[in-house]
Amino acid sequence: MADVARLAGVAISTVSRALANPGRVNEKTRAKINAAAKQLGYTPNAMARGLRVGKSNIIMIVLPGSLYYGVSQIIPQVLQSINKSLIQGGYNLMIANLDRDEVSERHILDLAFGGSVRGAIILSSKLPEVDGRSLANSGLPIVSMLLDMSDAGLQSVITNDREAVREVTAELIRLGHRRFFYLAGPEGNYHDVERYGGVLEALEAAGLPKESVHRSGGRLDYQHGFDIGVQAADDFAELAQKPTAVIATSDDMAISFVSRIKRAGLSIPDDLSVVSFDGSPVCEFSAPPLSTIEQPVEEMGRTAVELLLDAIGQRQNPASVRTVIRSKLILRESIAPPKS
Amino acid sequence: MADVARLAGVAISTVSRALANPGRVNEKTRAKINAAAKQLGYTPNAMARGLRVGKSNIIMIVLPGSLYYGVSQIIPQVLQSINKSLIQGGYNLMIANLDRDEVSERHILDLAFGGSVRGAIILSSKLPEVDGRSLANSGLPIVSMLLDMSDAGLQSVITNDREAVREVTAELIRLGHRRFFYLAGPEGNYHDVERYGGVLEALEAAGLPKESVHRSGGRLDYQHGFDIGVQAADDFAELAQKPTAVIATSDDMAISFVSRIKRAGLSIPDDLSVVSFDGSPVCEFSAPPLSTIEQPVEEMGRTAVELLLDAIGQRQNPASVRTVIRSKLILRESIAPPKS
DNA sequence: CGATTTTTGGCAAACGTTTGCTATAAGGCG
DNA sequence: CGCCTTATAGCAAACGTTTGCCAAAAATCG
Repeated sequence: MADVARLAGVAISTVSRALANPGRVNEKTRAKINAAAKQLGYTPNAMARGLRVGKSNIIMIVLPGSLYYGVSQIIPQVLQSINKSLIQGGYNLMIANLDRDEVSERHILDLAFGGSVRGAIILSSKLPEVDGRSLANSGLPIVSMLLDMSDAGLQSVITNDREAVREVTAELIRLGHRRFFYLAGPEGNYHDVERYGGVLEALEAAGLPKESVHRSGGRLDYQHGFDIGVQAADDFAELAQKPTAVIATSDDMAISFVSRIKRAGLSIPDDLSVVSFDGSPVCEFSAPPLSTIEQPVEEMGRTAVELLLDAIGQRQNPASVRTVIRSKLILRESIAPPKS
Repeated sequence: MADVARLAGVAISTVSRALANPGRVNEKTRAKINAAAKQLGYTPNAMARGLRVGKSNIIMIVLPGSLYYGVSQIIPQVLQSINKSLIQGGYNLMIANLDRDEVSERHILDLAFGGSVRGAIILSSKLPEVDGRSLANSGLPIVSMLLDMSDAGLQSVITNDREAVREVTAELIRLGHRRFFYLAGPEGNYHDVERYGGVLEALEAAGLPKESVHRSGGRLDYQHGFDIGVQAADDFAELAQKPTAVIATSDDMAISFVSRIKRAGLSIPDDLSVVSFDGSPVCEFSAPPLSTIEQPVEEMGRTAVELLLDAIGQRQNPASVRTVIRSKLILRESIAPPKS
């Protein structure tokens, strides 16, 4: 920096101001300084700046350790969307994986308390907490995405899971379906609770008994989504009275389920209607094309970043601590009225 | 840190040594210091440390801007694998997206030259370079993954793309196929060149003319993989003499191609054999299950990290600058001898 | 031209560590 | 007890910025 100042013929403090605080310095000299910096190949040291101003420009995203359930299909989109928004705001994205062990929790806490990161977006249902340190009281702005953690006081950006499932179930009922097959994710998982709840609500609204839905899966904790579908197909085969409609909580499990079920001789949608969750692009090209509830990841990511940057900028939080972004039902050929 | 020293009844320098340089201090006092630190909820400031020692513990991964071609399916696995290995080594992973614009290049260079990162793993064919600054001469250890950039002097961890495609093509020839349809990714893309090259080599080895393969796609620069398959299906429909085997350069395009081609009344593998690239889990559940060349992402990621950390540790580079990890052909029902 | 505003210079402290140095203390050994 | 080894204390410099302060210089304006 001293070299740049010398070359530009200005004071070192002026260089600093020109680079970090573009308002405080004359346009002309700033140009001169930039030219000098470019000529010398100078880039300000981020850590020194961070140390001095007491804040970094890194945002951490906390991903659930195993990416293989449900959300796995959409993680790259989430990352892409968040990173893009962050960069526009001058921030960088760091990945943190929250596994089920203490090491990874400690690691994340070190990041948070060590001043390395400026804020966090979390996609995990559990806040790291060990040795009395907890992400919650790290002083970092945090926003939760995909999972509603507003109970824990976190801003949350979510979709209307429950409502979307309720509506699609209602639609299936309207088409004449009366017996349902529900493919669950890990039991107790937020999404599972919400989505299954949506099914039950729709049944109740239509005056159908809870027993109208058979729940399958949920035994595999954080397993690969495809496995759930495979097992569910076995499960399905053993049912005496076959359901006529399937509601799956991820595209992955729907795809493997359909594959197996077709092999067993059933035809979709003639024998069985199927709808799933996520909106993976691949659904359009399944056989048959799958109806799916598309998660607006792009918009959710953008919104999460907006909220986080607002919080960092000390601007007051928006009225609601929970931001719901509506998902979109994509209807394709996998749904039809039940065969007589 | 001063507080911790006071509480533990030791000097501040001792605390520093105990925390950062565990060898230099007595076991007993170290325990005392750790206890004090825990009690006070103290975490060392990473930026101050980084500033002082002149190095960060952040590794940057440079992803091609648009994740939607080819590799898109495997990005989450790559990230997961790399991050896991890095954390074990005490490093953190930062994401950098390399778009086709100068802004993103500048951003990456700022990261590199600003001392924010300690090394880089790149998955992009182009090294950021602007204003005379280039990633190549940033002094950072870099390893390339998926793409062979050993020509540019970068350590590269790759699969045997060319060979794998050559072998699968030879296998198709052995089965009796004589006319091929090749689904290309973006023209000039490293993977496209390698894979197409593999096809041509197999043809030549079997004494077949180059014209035995029809090349489709490649017009879409960095488009969504599924689109390529859709367009290729149109392309296929217009061919007078139909090929009997398809070699696709990503699972995505194979899936959409198959979907369209079946809709046109053709049956796989009776009318057309299909093999693709990536090893996406979804291939197992396609109709029919797709043969695919599986990229060993997990192992590649681990290896890339190993090489990078070696380079950081100043240990000498391994003999070869190019590390090839063999891919694995997964044979499924989408391949058969041609009809008659 | 004088008065006023804007811009810059120069200085120095601060951010929270690490680390080399010397000196002191503690312990073990013959 | 003296000698050696090992552990710690205490000090101070350094890492590369930012920033508040005041003075000096330059530009602008009436």
